[in-house]
Amino acid sequence: MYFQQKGKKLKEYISVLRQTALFAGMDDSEIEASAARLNMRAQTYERGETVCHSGQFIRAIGILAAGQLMIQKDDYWGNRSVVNRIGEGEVFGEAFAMQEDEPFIHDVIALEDSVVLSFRPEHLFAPDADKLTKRLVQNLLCSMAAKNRMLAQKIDIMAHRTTREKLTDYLSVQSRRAGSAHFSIPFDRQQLADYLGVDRSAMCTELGKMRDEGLLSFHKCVFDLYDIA
Amino acid sequence: MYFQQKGKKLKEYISVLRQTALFAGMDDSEIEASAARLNMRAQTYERGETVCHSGQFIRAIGILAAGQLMIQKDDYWGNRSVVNRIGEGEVFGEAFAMQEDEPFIHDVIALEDSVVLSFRPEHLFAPDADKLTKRLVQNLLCSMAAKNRMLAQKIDIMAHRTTREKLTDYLSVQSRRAGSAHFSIPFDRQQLADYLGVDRSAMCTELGKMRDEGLLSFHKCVFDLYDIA
DNA sequence: GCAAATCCGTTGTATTTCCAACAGAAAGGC
DNA sequence: GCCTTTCTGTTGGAAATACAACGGATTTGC
Repeated sequence: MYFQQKGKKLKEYISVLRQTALFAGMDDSEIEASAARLNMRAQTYERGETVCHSGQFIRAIGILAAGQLMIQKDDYWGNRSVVNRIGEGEVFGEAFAMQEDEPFIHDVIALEDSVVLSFRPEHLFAPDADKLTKRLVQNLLCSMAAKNRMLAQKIDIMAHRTTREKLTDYLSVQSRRAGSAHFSIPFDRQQLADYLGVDRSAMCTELGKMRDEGLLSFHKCVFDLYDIA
Repeated sequence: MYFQQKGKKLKEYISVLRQTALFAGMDDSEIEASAARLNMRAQTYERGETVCHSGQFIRAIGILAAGQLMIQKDDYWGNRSVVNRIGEGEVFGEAFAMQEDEPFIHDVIALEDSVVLSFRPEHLFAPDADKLTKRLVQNLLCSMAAKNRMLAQKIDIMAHRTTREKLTDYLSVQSRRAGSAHFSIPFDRQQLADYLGVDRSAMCTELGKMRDEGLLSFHKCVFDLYDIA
């Protein structure tokens, strides 16, 4: 069995899996048993490598065990749209793995050397499902609900018409999520512009104006929002 | 029990539920048993009434048994963003019902007199889950995956910079979904503009140009795309 | 350490969108 | 039937964005 061959490799990532939403509420031995049951495989990617690409038919759900991924899309003319950044422990591809005849519509790129664990969703629906599998399904449901909210949130941000509205909305959400007016974002300027769907230079100009107006300050990816009361 | 009181009412909608993704693969008696187990309730709304609104904490997953709903959001100045239209048999609110401390971020409005069935997700995770419940959970997973793909698709469309790109992308997707170059869309002009995140008048102008260029023709909500080979 | 590449902020111009207003067509209410 | 409301398409001016190009700062690769 593949899992037994790669058993040592998977074991290395149990400490990561322990903190993921998918394996929430499981101890190490339960995680190991789940991984075996799911016939989970590990695959490594070098920085810059494509994990999967637009048009591909995805059959497995991915969990990022190490590294960083970017979910994005380039059109024929090179215009890039950034959908999201995936950090360690996050799940990706599940919406398309669940429906095998729906092609993936984005590219997934490794921003750093990365390790992806993956399994086929059919193992979740085996007729002899035990308590562990039931837990996995419930966790996956919560995980998909969270991603659903994230996508809805992004739609809300992109629905704004002006660059400034998109920026203030995005930064407000990030600040709330961080629980502080001082926080860091996971994008550089070009990526942020591609995430918000605006021109980078115009966005830089708008950020500069907002800084001059005393709304915020920033250095690289670290931002501070100021309350204007 | 509420269900017994409203038993007759729920039974009226079994023919609708039979065709929903949530109850796929179940016969009428199984659907009835599931509805009882989920403690499902029916609620009616008049045309124009608010089903739920932004900021509210949702505790139940909704299924539209009759009528039409619009999921949208208005900002303080009345700018409207249309997220999606919900037709009979579709599920809504599940992403926020799964996480009770996350407030709903949209408004749900009844476009016609509507009937909404709802249940609390905790019934899906009861420890004494039977085969039917397992089926419901699996169906809900597929349903959420489909919604996930829909949201990702909408993000793709909104990521385009120009009105024309958004229109061609949206109409292409609708045409592919309908399996024909002749199809109808579920929005009037204002709703379509709010869905694409553009100005209505500019969108009308762009549609007119595209018609003059021979790319398409339309009458109300019915469109025909022409292959330019 | 140095060279190359990338990232960031700025500017000016061209393009596109937004906004307000209007008129005709269609739909709905009574 | 008629009146009212909504919907659609069009226009012109105001505003915002996209695009191209640049210099300086920072990072990366060797």
